[in-house]
Amino acid sequence: MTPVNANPPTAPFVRLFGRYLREQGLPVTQQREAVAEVVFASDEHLSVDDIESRLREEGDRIGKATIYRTLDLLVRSKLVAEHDFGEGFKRYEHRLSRQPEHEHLICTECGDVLEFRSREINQIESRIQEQYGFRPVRHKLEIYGLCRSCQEAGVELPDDGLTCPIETV
Amino acid sequence: MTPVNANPPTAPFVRLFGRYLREQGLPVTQQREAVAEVVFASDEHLSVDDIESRLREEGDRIGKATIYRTLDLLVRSKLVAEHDFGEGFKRYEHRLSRQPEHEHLICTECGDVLEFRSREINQIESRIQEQYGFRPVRHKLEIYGLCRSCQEAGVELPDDGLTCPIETV
DNA sequence: GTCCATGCAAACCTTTTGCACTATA
DNA sequence: TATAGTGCAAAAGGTTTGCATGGAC
Repeated sequence: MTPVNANPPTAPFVRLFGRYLREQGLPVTQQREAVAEVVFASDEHLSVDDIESRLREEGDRIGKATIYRTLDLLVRSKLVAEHDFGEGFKRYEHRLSRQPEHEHLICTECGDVLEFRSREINQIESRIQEQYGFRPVRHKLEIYGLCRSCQEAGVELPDDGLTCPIETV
Repeated sequence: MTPVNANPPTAPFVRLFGRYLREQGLPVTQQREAVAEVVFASDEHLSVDDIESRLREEGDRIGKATIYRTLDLLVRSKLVAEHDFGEGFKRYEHRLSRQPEHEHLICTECGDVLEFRSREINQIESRIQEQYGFRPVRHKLEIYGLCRSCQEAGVELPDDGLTCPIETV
């Protein structure tokens, strides 16, 4: 018998979140565990609506306010990362059991998100430190464009900019 | 006599925007020119409120709706770039008479924004193309951290994450 | 028993939209 | 004069907050 969820078990991650809560002197509640469970069970970049509906599917009816408040704790704990891909709302992804450091490729056509690693970023950050005296803490590298399937589907991008933006006279 | 505004003249840029409007069959209005003037006159990353108050300072009383609608046109024309530094609102910067391609360093303490160029980005984009078949169109590279002055002022960053996030048992 | 979380609804904030009026071309 | 823009106020949409109730410890 294969378990329903073939992904790595999420219980250890939820427990880790529980430890964080205890460290902070905060109660470990059913709702907090349920939200964490959903986030840790997915390898996607979930919106708050995604999370809410997945909770419903499992019979949990948790208010949006609680979801937002729990996500805030998850982000603070550093177990979850928050992203804004310019859609007008945020998305959340857990940072465990995968490459913890990665950048994103976002297809502007279908919204699909791919992840990739970039060692060049570290070089850039060191250079920034030396050259500008700026101390990097975190970064955001997102490349927007067309994924392979959308290109194969023949999608083309319109360019409605100025015909010749260089000429300034 | 030094002119009041020692920056490069903005008139040619405003004229360029006028050309774009004409190309699109759209009227060139006083309000559109006034908004463009403010954006082209600044080398900062302006919020809509910044733009509105600078317009007021010059005696122009232009509705927010018009400012938003004009910024939309400026962005479409590619004369202006829109940014979201995670503050809850957008910022705008013109793309003329400076290095047109640059990335941003954002100080999380004082909000100051520095610009830098990165040639590494091009390598990353080519690799992405070859490796994933993803066609890059635009990218966003932002490094958040502490600028030199905030470091010198002794600002330290709290880390309220889990004490040992690696251990998952 | 104390303190904090939850849930609902209202508030918030930026951005968008509807509509009567005005300006451009 | 036809067509599109402007300004105001209302609406929209995601997120946050106030407050009475309920749960964790």
